[in-house]
Amino acid sequence: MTHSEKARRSSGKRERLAAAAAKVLHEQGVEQTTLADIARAADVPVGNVYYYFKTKNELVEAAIAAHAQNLRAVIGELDALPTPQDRLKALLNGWVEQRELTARYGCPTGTLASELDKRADGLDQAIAEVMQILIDWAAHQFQAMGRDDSRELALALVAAYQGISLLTNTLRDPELMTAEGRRLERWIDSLT
Amino acid sequence: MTHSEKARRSSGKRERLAAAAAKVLHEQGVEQTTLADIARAADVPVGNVYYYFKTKNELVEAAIAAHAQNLRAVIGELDALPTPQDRLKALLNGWVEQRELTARYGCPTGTLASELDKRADGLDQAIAEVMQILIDWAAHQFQAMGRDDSRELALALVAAYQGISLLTNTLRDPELMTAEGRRLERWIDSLT
DNA sequence: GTCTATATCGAGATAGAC
DNA sequence: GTCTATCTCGATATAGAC
Repeated sequence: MTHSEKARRSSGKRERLAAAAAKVLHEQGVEQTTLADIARAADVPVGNVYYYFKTKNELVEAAIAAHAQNLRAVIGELDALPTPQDRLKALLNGWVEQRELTARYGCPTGTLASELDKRADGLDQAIAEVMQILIDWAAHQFQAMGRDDSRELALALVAAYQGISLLTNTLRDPELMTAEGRRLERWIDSLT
Repeated sequence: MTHSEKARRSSGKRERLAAAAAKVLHEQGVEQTTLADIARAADVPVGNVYYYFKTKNELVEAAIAAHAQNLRAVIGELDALPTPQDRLKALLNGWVEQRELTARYGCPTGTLASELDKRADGLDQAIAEVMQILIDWAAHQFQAMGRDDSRELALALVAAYQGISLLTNTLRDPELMTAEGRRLERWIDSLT
């Protein structure tokens, strides 16, 4: 029996737990978050969590998978836009729109990556793959613009976002994201 | 009796603990690090730690202060260089030289900032001030170059560094730092 | 499949001998 | 000032009733 089959039979509690984990882990961080926190957010009794996830690590893994799926959905929408410049700028817009959340809790992927890197488990690899999805997509856009340094540009773009997310969060100023968004937009225009 | 007086009388154990804390917290993260870890690294018995620091938070605070002092020392050396361009490029060079450490553990200031932000204590403010030291210094250099958007440029520079540090760490590839360092150097040249 | 009660364990913190 | 032994508490995880 697969996970999704189990989930159908149990009124989606597994999905609720994974979604709640993604949200609460972003807000509180992995170490600060107890299973009780996640269970409460998902409206599931604490002890019951272990029926769906054998360990806390498995729950974190499910949260990472939820992030990955979310990222793929965002990217899928961007791909409907006509030019690579449009697509990259729409990505920037999305980041700027999230600025209040970022000022409070940082970038969901970035803060997770930073935390998981300090742990012995294999979860750092999983979050690295999520980050790579974004980098690869951005590189693809720069390539479509005819740049032969597309990978370096993609890394610079994602780094700029991760960095300004950290500063926005650390200094609690959402407008840092707005200003950097504008700057990156001009940068993209200058590349053509 | 002040702390430094106490320290003199106790063969510098307080300083040893603060320095060990700075190192171990960078390597393992705040939550993953036990007082026993820090005590061992400083070669001090565990129970004795509480004579010097009443709580774990106070030790973390001391570690942040050590980082701040270290940063000020680095900046002090850079200030000896003749032009703002030289000073900024020397800062970049220092970052690139640290790339192996960054690939393993991330930027000391950035990873601490990311972690402390998820905590209820007031330590997020302390690390924000350390970050601000660097931003202010960089803004000063851009201003000396005659730029009236010096603060925005400084934020972009520090963000680029924080971001590429995160990617270098997450993807475990020190050469990402090398490439971005070269790119930022060209960027600085283009601003004059 | 669902949930309660509880075992276990490790960390921060303290008491008090020296 | 220094260090050992120990208290306390909270979190993960499990046993087992329903």
